[in-house]
Amino acid sequence: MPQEKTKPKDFIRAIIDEDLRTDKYGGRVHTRFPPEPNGYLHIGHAKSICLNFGIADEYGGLCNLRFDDTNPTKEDVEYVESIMEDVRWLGYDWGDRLYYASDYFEQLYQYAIELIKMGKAYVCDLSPEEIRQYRGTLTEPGKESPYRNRSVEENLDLFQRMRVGEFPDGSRTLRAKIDMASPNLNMRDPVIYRIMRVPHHRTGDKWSIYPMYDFTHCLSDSIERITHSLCTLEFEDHRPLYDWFLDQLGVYHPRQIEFARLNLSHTVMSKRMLGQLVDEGYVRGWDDPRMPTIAGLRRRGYTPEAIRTFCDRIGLAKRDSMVDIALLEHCVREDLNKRAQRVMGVLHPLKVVIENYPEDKVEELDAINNPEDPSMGTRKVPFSRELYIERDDFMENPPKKFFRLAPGREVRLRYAYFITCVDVIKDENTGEVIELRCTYDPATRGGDAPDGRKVRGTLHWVSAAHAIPVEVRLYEHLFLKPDPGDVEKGKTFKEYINPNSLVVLNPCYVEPSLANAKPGERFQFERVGYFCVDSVDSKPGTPVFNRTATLRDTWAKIQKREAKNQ
RNA sequence: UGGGGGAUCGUCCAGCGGCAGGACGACGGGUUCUGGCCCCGUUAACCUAGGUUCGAAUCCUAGUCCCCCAGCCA
Repeated sequence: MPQEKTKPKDFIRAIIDEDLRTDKYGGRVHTRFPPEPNGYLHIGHAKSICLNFGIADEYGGLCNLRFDDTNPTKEDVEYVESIMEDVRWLGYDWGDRLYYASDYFEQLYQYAIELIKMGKAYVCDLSPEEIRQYRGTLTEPGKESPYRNRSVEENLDLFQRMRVGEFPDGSRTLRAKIDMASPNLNMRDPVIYRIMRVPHHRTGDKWSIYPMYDFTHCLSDSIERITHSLCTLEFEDHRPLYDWFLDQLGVYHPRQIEFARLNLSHTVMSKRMLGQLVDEGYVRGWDDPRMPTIAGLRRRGYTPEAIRTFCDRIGLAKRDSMVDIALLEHCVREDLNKRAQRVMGVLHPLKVVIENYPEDKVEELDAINNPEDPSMGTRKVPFSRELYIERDDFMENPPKKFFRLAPGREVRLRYAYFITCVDVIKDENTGEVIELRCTYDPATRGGDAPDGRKVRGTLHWVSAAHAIPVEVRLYEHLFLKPDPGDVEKGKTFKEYINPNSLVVLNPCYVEPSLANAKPGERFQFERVGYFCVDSVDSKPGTPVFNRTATLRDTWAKIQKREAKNQ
């Protein structure tokens, strides 16, 4: 067996290896992905999904999907649906282990009663404002609540009455009795139940109280016999509390491990900011192809494989970092290069008339569908006297390094003929080039010259009479600033939005084979980029294309450099 | 001025007392019917100061800087 270069293990997998070696959990590995159904999943969640489900796969373990639905005022079934769709689309399967924290409400309630009976929890009548004041500050200890030493009987009675809705929202809480002087604010008698007399999307109006995250999460993990509970860095301070509840109750105790969340350059990841972009109309929805949401990336044309590869390559650590979005783009190009069918499409059309080509003649020329994958075969592309080429594939006064079409110059039309530009037609008033007159060499049919002569440039083209007019949407980074979350004084992150993040081109001309392209289908427009048929706005026969990514463009780089040297 | 974390090429991740390595990016070249892909090469880093050691990114000490925490959000 060839010695594969094995990727070094990240610190979490190292911990799991160690736990396996010491038989800490009986050889089991069981993770969970625990989203709150209050928004759409984004690429940052994908990191967590790939981590949790990926580890389960690698270790022959299991990964649960669990909705952390303890706050009915913010949650909705709409999000439950989209989250399940996105996880599935990414290629992961939770089998029959779809859980909701709300499934455990009764058991959680019993655990709370147990805590009360142990004298480890009490009903507190302090108002939210008072609780804040009693909590103290980062540098000063808090004060004990005057309700801290109620009798077990009174606590039991009050808690039961909280449950059935006898008291108004916010009037009382159930708190853990820990240590108001703890340097860790999370340990200063944290609230574990609050009164919220609102219906829950799953339990209806059964409950008037809902448990808090810290209480719910550790016990849900415990109930599900999770071995390794992976979460982001900001929960590091909560780990003592996670452990405290489990220790007090003497139940099965998973291990919480924290890792750094993903930050991606040129975009934002917070639900708050993403929601603002949607609500205030900066983008057209959670699935706008400019959004870093899974739904947006999917609509943009990203593949699950590309996203998974990306999540694998960004690595895993505890330091805060900002991954360059160029890596994401690299991953999608790499994947699409292998699988996307090549087609020809002209984004900025310039008409070309082949003067020596017969008016009524049409030839069907052979084109290769994917040079990276011969099994994808070939197709026919119609060629005729009048064509469209890309406007910037022609320059009247070309610089030295430009080797595309220019007056008197010969280039190849991909899979077709060598043509030579013999005349340039301009608009009388504006001077704009509106048409090129060219001649072709019949001997170069298919794109090779029998006399062995070479041309520097090969251009893509579309037969004017056969072209399908389509709308193409070009996308760029949503933000111009690499870190839009780093807002300068007096500004908002929205001021960094790239005004060219969406450019709509219409009409563009694509080869006729694209007339029946299906929503979600991906193509490489040769020499231009990768495009995906929009799944929302396309109509049968008139596809709308989203640009997933450009091709690497060496020529653009040269131009940029020359411009700078001027 | 409390507590919890973290500092390695421009970016991300390795390295666990023995030549600081990979990926992305950038730059240069080769190849080419996509200025794509692919291939080759170059660039470029251990937060600082001491100490231990034959030898320190790694161990010790003292600093510096960055992130998180004062929701009845998760």
